[in-house]
Amino acid sequence: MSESTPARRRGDDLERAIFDAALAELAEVGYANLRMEAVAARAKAGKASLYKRWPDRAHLVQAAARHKATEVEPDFEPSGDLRGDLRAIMRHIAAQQATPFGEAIRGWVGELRSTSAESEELRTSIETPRIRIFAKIYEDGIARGTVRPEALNPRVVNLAPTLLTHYFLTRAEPANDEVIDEFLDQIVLPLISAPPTPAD
Amino acid sequence: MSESTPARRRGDDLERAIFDAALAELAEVGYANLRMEAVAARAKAGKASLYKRWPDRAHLVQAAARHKATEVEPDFEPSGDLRGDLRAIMRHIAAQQATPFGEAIRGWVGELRSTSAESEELRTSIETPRIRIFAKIYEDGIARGTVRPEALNPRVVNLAPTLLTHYFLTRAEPANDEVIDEFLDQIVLPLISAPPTPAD
DNA sequence: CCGATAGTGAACGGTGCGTTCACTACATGC
DNA sequence: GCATGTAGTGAACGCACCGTTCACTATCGG
Repeated sequence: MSESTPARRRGDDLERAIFDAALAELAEVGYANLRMEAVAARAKAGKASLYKRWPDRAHLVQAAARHKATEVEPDFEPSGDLRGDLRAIMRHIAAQQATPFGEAIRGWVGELRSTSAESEELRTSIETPRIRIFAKIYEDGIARGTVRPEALNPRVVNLAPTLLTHYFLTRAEPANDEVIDEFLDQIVLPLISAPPTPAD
Repeated sequence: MSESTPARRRGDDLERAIFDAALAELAEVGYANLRMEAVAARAKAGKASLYKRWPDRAHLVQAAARHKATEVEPDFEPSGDLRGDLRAIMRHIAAQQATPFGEAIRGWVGELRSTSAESEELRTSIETPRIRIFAKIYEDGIARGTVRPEALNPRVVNLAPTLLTHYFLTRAEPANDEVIDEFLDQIVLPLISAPPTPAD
C-alpha cells in the first residue's frame, strides 16, 4: 500500500521540503512565532535534520528566503511604455512581498545585528535581479530619449525597490496599486524623466 | 545611610527607569536576544512590574521607542543653505539610528504582522516630526526659488527619511556621510530642485 | 548484497516566558 | 504620626520551545 513505506527523502529533496514548510509556517504564524518543531513536523522531518543544516531559526529563514529569491525571475523585455513597464515590475515586487517570502524578509531584518557575509549575500541576491530589470528599462528609455542618462546611477536604479521595501517593512502590508502610482508619478518619474527637449 | 532604604520608585519614575534599561539592553544584545528578566534586573524592578504595564516584549520595546521618539526634537530653523540643512538633518537621523532607539525600531519592524493602532501610532510619532522639519526646509527653499513647489508632496517630503530608514533596516548600520551625500546629490536634490530658471 | 550515509523520532536538560503570592515600602487622609 | 490602600519586589512555578543526543531505520553506492 501507499502508507507502508513513506519514502524517506534526503539531500536537496528534503531541503526543499523544509524550505516549503518554513515558508508555509511563516505565512501562517509570522517570523516571531515560527517554531522549529512546527517546521520539522510540517516537513515530516526530524528536528535534527534542520539543525544539521542550519544553526538556528535565523539561518534557516535566511536560507529559505535565498532559495526563493534565486528562483529565476522571468526575463523582462521593456515594451517601450516606460510608465507601464515600471508599474508592472513594481506591482510584481509588491505581490512578492505579500507572500511568505515577504514575511521571511521581515524576520531577517528584525534579526540583523552586524554585517555578516550571509546577510550581505541575501541582500544582494534580492537586489541584483531587480537592479538588472530596472536598468534594462531605464536603458531602453535613455535610448528613446525619455529617460535621463543619470538614471543609471545605482542608487537611482534601486530607488523604486527601495520605496516598496520601506513601505512594506514599516507597515503590515505591501504598497497597493494607488501607492505604487504615487511613487511613480511623484518620485520615480519626475526624477528619471528627461526634460521635454525644448530646443531639439 | 544610603544603602539601607533603596528608595523604591513608582509610576512614571519607575517606567522611565524601565525604558532606560530596555534601551540599554537593546544596545547590548539586540532585539532578538532581549530578555524580560534582564530588563527587569537592570532596572532593579520585578518582572511583575513589567508585565503589569505591557503584555509582552514587543509592546515594551514599542513603548520605549515611542518614549524616545516623543522626546522633543530640537526645533530646526532653515539657514538658507538647502544642501547643508538637508545634510545636517539626515546626519542627525542616521546618528539616531546608531542608538538603542534604532535597535528598537528594527525589532518593531521584525515583529509587525497586522496593522494595529499602536504600530500606526509609533510610525507616525516617528514620521511626524521629520515631516515637519523637511517641510520647513522645502518651504524655505520654495520661497527662495531653489526648490520646486511639488516638493511639499507628502511622499516627497518623506523621501529622505525613507532612504535612510531603508538603508538602516537592510544593513547592520546606518548610512555614513558618504552615502548621505549620494542620497542628496543623486536623488533628493535632483528631484526637488527648481530648474535653473532659463527664461526668468 | 553489504557497508556507509543520512534521516527519524523520542527523550532530555536548559532557559526564558508569563503568572502568582506573600511581603514591603511609599503615599494619602485623618 | 498613624492607619490604610496602593504599588513594587523577589522568589517560585508550570510551561513551551530550544538545541542536542541516541538508538534505530531507510536509502545509496559499490
